[in-house]
Amino acid sequence: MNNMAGHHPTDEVTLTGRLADRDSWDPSTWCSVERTLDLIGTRSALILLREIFYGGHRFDDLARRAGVTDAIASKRLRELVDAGVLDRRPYQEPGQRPRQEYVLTEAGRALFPVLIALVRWGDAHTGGEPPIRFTHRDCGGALDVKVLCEHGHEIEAGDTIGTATGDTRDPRPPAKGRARRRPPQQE
Amino acid sequence: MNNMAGHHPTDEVTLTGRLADRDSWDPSTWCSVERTLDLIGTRSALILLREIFYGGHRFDDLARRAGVTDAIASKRLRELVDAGVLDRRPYQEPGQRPRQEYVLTEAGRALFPVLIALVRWGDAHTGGEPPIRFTHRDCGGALDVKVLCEHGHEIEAGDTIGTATGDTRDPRPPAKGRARRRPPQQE
DNA sequence: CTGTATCCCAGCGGATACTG
DNA sequence: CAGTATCCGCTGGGATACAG
Repeated sequence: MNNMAGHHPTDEVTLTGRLADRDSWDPSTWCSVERTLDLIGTRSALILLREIFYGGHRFDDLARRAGVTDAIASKRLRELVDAGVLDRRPYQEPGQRPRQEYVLTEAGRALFPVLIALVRWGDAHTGGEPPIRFTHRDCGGALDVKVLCEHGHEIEAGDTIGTATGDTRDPRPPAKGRARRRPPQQE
Repeated sequence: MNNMAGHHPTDEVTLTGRLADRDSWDPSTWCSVERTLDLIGTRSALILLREIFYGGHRFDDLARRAGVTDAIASKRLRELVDAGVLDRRPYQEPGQRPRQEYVLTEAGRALFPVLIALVRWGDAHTGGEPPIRFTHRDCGGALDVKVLCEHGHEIEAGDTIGTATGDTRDPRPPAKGRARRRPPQQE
């Protein structure tokens, strides 16, 4: 309650607001950010996904347009299929031999806001002209990404509160290079 | 014009719609996605940013909560400062010695939708209970990320068209492991 | 407490070569 | 065309030690 003492009280609300019980959980909470990064966190994965969102579907096409070697493309695409983000389906054009194609699953399509958020930030904050301009097909308006609550209120960083749901332990072994957990001081 | 021949015409509109002149630009277009990933594309960078959005500001606190070693934290934080995403400012609480704190710049705060998009996707698609539930402070509604056009229309993947603005050459040296550009066949 | 420097290992990703 | 396998350099990131 006496948090007006210093410039920066320990549990200050800075942006996303206060996480309830900020100090009661494990420091390296296994947040959804990390879960997501475990699946699509590599550069090549995101770039390949970008190319598939652009309409690519054939192996060679994807690798070439993404600018990655076929070896990397092979590895990443398989991982993305395993992660449930892509589907590999055989198809056959008339007169052609059978081929495989990569298509987004429902989970893959749900990555649309992630990609657009990255694009939009890059457009606004990495200098120079945005290399590609995205517009709404129907009205021509420029795309943007917004954080909203389910009642439609527009949310800025700072208007939100995070609450642990209970299962916040990280199942993976902890790091230790002094970034370790506080020495076991039970309360 | 005769693009109804096969199951997958070359410039088919799959999701983000057709990129105007899909084949007229360099395969590895230097998209804003890549520009962004160059700055904040590492796992540790995103996790540290998450912690700062959660309200962290002191070095030790950030490293511990992010679960990364101090060496990595040092390196990443410096990079993020150089990238203009964070500011390192000296501050002093009364009675304490001077310290440094890390705060988000305007560009850093603009990463809010990126983080939330990652969180939301992880919540919905990585199984198990979301470890943290974010709500709007004012109304308690759950957060979501939406892609909208500037006229407020909600955009699904597939409702959008990307158009190259002209400067789409990648300034970096090309990859070559067969993912190379097509052999120099000038038109 | 706030870092930095070093050693080291695993993984990303490029280059090359080889199958179907 | 659609991959896979191998070698190899670079970097991300943990562990440890040290400095202001």
